[in-house]
Amino acid sequence: MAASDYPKPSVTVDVVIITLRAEELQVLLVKRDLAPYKGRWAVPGGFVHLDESLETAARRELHEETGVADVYLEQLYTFGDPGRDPRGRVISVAYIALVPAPLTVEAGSDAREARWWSLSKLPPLAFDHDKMVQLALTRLRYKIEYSAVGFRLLPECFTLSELQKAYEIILGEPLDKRNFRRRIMEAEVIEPTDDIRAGEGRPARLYRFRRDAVAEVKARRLFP
Amino acid sequence: MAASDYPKPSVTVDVVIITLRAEELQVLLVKRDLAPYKGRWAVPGGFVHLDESLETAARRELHEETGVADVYLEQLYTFGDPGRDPRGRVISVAYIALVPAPLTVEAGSDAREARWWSLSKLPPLAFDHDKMVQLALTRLRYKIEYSAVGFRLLPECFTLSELQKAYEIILGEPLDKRNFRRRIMEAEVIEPTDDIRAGEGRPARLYRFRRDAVAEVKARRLFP
DNA sequence: TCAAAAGTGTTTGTGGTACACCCATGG
DNA sequence: CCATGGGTGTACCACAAACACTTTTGA
Repeated sequence: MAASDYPKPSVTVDVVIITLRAEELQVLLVKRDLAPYKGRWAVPGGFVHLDESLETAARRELHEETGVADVYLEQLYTFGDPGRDPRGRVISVAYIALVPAPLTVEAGSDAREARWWSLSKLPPLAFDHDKMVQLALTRLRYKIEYSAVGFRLLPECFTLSELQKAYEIILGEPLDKRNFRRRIMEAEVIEPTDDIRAGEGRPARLYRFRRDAVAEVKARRLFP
Repeated sequence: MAASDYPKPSVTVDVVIITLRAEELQVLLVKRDLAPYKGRWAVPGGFVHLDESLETAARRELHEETGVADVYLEQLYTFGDPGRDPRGRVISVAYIALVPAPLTVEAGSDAREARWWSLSKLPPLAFDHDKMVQLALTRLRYKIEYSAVGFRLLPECFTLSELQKAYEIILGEPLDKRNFRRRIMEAEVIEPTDDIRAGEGRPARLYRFRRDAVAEVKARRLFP
């Protein structure tokens, strides 16, 4: 019953890379230039090297596609149904990555075509990647409510209005300005910077996320 | 870049089987009778067959160890650091299973020794299984607060006192009897049966979990 | 001086928490 | 009739939600 007695599946990592662009949530997809599903859009990913951890593999893929390094990355789910890949048994460990808003991707190291897609208007996807993207979205919506991952979709500095707007987009509902500001200040997860952003109308103070913030809240209990 | 160009890791599933026994949370461990870590206790698991899904493999392991079939099973996390198994690269997809309270295990199909261990008094574990068990416990505590998975640790019929006791054990804190009863009835997740359990003192009505119950509550928002 | 966005408190309602006594049965 | 666990209602407090006007700048 040693490991080598069994035929082995292949193992890949796929990274659902999500950002906030053009007032909506978008996901980065690549066009496959090889069979199977040649020409279809897919979540970027690749085989795990034998000497790297799963997270390292995910960061490598992420870096190859976007050039960014220090971003939020979390394991999402492992997909392993037989038959999900026509090449044979392939088990895929999916990750979710959140990258800051104004990221111009273009020019991954591959020649593959890559572009952002609105999460509400996705093309047909290769493999079981539609399930993967849906799960990532569910998890993000869920997690954003009780933790501070939302900040990982914003640039380092932002105004309170931009922050509120981001939350409205992610949650899909409008929020009250005064309640939002009060609560976010009470939560002590952001701190003011010395900078001001001018634009149309009155200039706004810029804030940044406090890295030391304890940004999790206990869930409301179903029955205490 | 075909799948076969890469050397492949082995893939296993491990199942953290949790139950409620002797007024505490316990986990089922097996004593390894082969190297590596021969003689150490470990989370039950095994290699994934090429023609079965990950969940099927997990249910197979679960059934081999406990004989039970229809229990709560959920994917927990995939552990894949190189070096976590001295035999070579082994990636393990961990599942968490909740089995109903009065389960007498004994006599798995293997000859391996298996027994329940209190989660607060674990022996040294093989591989990275200590991390695995800790993660399972964290997830259970967390999940129990906003969903109804707690019922999966109870037999089909139970009294309200038994249910409250179970919640107190899982959450690790005492609960108020009247508040608990009011809230659980309002949640409409259980229904009374026609049966009564007699014992010492006044007999208690038996309840059962409503399978149709929508038993998730929205998390309290960090900032709305 | 006007347009545009930033910023700022109070009131009201709901839900969470704390708390003590009577009831039904078996021995 | 007594011991044991089962079952029930109310009062207070804290936090969430609703709501409108003043301020600062650039054009």
